[in-house]
Order: sequence, then structure tokens, then C-alpha cells
Amino acid sequence: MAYKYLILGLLTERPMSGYDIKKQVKTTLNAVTSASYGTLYPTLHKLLAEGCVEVQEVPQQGRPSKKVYRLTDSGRADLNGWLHEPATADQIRREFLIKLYLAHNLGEQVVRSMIATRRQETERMLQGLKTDRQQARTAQQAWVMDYVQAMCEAEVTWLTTFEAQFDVMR
Amino acid sequence: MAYKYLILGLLTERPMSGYDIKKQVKTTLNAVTSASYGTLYPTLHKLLAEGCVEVQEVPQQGRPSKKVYRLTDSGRADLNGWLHEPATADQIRREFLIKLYLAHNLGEQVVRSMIATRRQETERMLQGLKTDRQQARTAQQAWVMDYVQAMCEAEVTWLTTFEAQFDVMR
DNA sequence: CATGGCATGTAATTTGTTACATGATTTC
DNA sequence: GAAATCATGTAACAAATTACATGCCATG
Repeated sequence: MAYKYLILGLLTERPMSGYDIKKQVKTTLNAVTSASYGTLYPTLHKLLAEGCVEVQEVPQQGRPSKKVYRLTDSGRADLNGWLHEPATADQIRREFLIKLYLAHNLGEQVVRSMIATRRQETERMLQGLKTDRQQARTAQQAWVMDYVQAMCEAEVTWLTTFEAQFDVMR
Repeated sequence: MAYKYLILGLLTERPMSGYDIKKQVKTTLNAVTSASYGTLYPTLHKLLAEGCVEVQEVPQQGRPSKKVYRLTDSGRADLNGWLHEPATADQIRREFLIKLYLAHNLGEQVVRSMIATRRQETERMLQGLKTDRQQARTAQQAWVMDYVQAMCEAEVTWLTTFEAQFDVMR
């Protein structure tokens, strides 16, 4: 994933520190991407060296001081260039699917329990998503959450169909 | 991704060379995972050192000789252990979604064209999927393809809804 | 007084891709 | 004669995670 552009993109909303960015990603993009400090801070340093961002150190009372990063014109141009490129077609990576594929010779019971477990998990995720969705502050946050919700719902449907077919085959 | 277990899992079907595994992944699991030689060969060597697989060199007329790997009991036990563990809940990583999220301040036209492009791509993928699906040889191949197809169809639905909502907001 | 939030960062490791190197044979 | 298929492998690089190190403040 191009964390570089994720950072630049988030900085268009407002100047932020690495810590702020991490929080933002965690609360609004948790279902689709993540960013650890081990990636975030070095990337910010690199971006600074490239001139894509500026930094201002803000002392705080009773807290460690913040390094607030702001997008430069150059950074904005870079970001816009990336946004206008077509997105790469990414694979639908699902560990569960690989396991399902490989588990066929372990017998019917194993496959059945995989599917059942997966449905429980997906349904639980769907519950969490619905409450999160209500807290969405911006349109884009809602877009992403709706997308993820749509995928989870489609998965539940597929799992249900799968179970039904499995019953027929028995 | 746990390529280790992907390899072990594929070897349950029949003994294979690295080249065979690569082909198998390419033809039957292309939409959900990939494996390059740079990963495959070193992983096979590691698996051999761990005793999960055995190797037999098979000379061939007019071709380079093959190293055919066969699962050992130890490897099979290892694989079964993994298959019985619950799958990790993976993120729905979509570069396109991140771009969509970050593109909101580029204006309506850009968002609209992103959505349109994405729908075209997804529909094209769906076409390819449907022909591939007919060539599926085993039940598990069909499962995976059906899953991917279900996700693509759900995406097209979401994109269509998105466009409609966008028109209303205008 | 422990836990969690605020805030920065580095180092080791894992994981994987891309590109390269080699070389014979078959197909267009 | 060029390109694709068969077949092995390594080395350089890229991307990212995990774990560690530091330290203060507020809350329970």
C-alpha cells in the first residue's frame, strides 16, 4: 500500500502529527488499511526530506511536544498526480478462502465448521460496522463503511448459499 | 500470507515441482493469491530443511530435470494444525477505496470518473471470471471463483447505488 | 500505584516482489 | 529466427510489522 499518499491525503484535511494520523486511520479506515508507527514516522521523515510536507514543532503543557506536519504545494501536486492514476487491480486476499480451498480433503465436518465460524465472525463484524457507521462524520467515511458493509453482507449471503448446497450434496 | 501452508496444501493433491505449484496457483487461485518464484523456491528449500517435504529429482528427456516435492507425515500434521486454527480476520484492502476516500476534495468530476472507471474494470473482471468458472475442475476451485464473483457483483451494486446517490445530491 | 493516553522514535525481522542468470526445446 | 514453455535458482530491493526504548500526565 502506498502509505506515502495515504499520509499526504490525510494532511489535506488539516495539519497533523504522526500520532494524529495513526488515530485517524484507526478510527476511520480501520477496515481497509492500517499504519503502524514503524511505517508512519519514517515515511513522514522521508516526505519531509522530499519537500512534500513541512513541519512545525508545537510545545504543549504537560504533554510531549507535537510535530505538526503540513502539506506543501509540491506534496499536493504529488498527491493529485497519484489520485489521477488508475488504481491497481488488487487481489481479494482472504486467508479463510485459502484455508477453505486447502481443507477439502480434511472432510465435510471441517469444511462445515469453517463456514460456520466464518459466518459468525462476519456477522459480528457487521454488527460493529453498523454502530460505527452511525458515528461517521464525513461523507467519505460513510462511503468506505458502506462498501465494507456491502462486502460483508455479500459474504454472508455466499456462506449461506454454500451451506445450503452442501446440505443438498450430502 | 502463509505461503508455507499454501505449498503444503497444494502438495496434498499430488507431488509437484516449484514450477508446477506456480502454474497451479496461477490458474486456480489467481484472484485470491499469488506466488512468485522468488518466494516459492526458497520456501520449498526451507520446508525441505524442516522435514515437511521430501524431494526426488526426476530427469527428463529434452527438458531440465524436475525436483518433485512430496508431503511428509510431519508436513501433513503441520498443515492440519494450521487448517484447524481459526483464520485471521483480514482487512478489505482496496487501493481504489483509499483513493476514493482521499479524492473527495478534488471535486465531483474526479470522484465520478473514479467510480465509472472502477465499474468498468469490475465488470470486465466479472466477464473473465464467468468464462474461467466454466473451466473449474474441482469443487474447491468453483468455491473460490464463486466467492470472488459474489464480491465483484456486490461491488458493482454498490458502485451503482453510489452513482445514483451522487446524482440525487447534485 | 497501575493502566491508558499522549507523543516520539529506532532496530530487527518478516515477507514478498522484481529482476537477473542460465539453458534447452518447441512452436509460430 | 523470435517467442513461448519448461525448469531451476539467487540477489537486490521494497514494504511493513513487531518489539523495544523513553517519559510525562491523568484517571481509577
